[in-house]
Amino acid sequence: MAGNEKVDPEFRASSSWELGGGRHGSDKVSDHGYLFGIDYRESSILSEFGWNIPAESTGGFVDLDRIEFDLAGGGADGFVSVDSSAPRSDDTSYNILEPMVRVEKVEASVSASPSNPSLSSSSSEDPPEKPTDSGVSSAADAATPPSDTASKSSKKKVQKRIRQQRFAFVTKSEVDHLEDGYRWRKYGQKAVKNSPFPRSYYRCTNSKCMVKKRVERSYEDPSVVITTYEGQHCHHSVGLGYPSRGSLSLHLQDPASASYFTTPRPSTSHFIYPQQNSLHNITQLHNQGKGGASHGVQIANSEPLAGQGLLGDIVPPGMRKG
DNA sequence: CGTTTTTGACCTGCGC
DNA sequence: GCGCAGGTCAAAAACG
Repeated sequence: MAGNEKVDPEFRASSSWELGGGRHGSDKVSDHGYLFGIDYRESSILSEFGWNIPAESTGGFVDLDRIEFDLAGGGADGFVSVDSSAPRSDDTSYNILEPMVRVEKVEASVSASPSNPSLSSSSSEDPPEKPTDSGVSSAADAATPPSDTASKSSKKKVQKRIRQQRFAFVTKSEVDHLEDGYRWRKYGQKAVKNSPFPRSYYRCTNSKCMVKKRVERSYEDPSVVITTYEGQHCHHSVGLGYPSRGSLSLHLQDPASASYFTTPRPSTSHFIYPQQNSLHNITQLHNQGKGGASHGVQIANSEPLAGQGLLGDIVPPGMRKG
């Protein structure tokens, strides 16, 4: 497909995230959040978010060997350890630059489509009953008789897209699609405005699983890959050791010790926080997470971090237990 | 032959 | 309402 057309000088990384290399001033970030880069020195921000960075860890860098993500942000119910010393699959040449903490509010408005009530709560563990390949169209299909062209288009309308919680990783990698323990099927690719790199869309190959993933390369730093997950897996990861092009190594075999392997010494850390009112929302999110978190903001989940690794968000608690 | 990728078309939301 | 850009579908091709 041909590349992009006009180049808008104002970057909008995606419909949902902004890569904030320092520019906050987006008039409007569409739906959900920023992908925001910060310097390690901004520990206040990090600590706001619950990242505990040992003082000795910085020789100008955040030492990811030692970071503990206190995702409870004061409530301290759990953390995700980042362990770069652990072995990682090494079929690749990429380096994971920085772990991401995502934060995402769920747009639970299913509106016109009653097909998936379970989606209104991200803590749902029951997979959508009939997730076919065109998972988004079930009720609509039933309502509209199939008839060649008409059916084709009717399939796609009616229901509103349901946004689930999302989080993203920013990784320094030469491969775009990083292995994360799940199998993904690519279902689309689009040119991104103002970027020479296309964005790829993947869906979990598990037919019951509606998790999606977007992969794109930063136009600002082509060595960086932005991977955005959306939704929660309703199943365990496939066996690791999966053939893959890269390996993100989010290991969940032992959910209780989910860890995220990364390479040491990133120069910056990126994390995501919801748009709206700048940093204040970070704490809001914490509160959300604590308070029942029907929106799946599980960073403050009170259970002992079973699988609360970065994948913990996409694997419902009920599924984490082997 | 089943699965995955490619890719053009189509849909949707949003700004103007 | 129109145009743009992001997101998804689905047929065909490629792959194992």
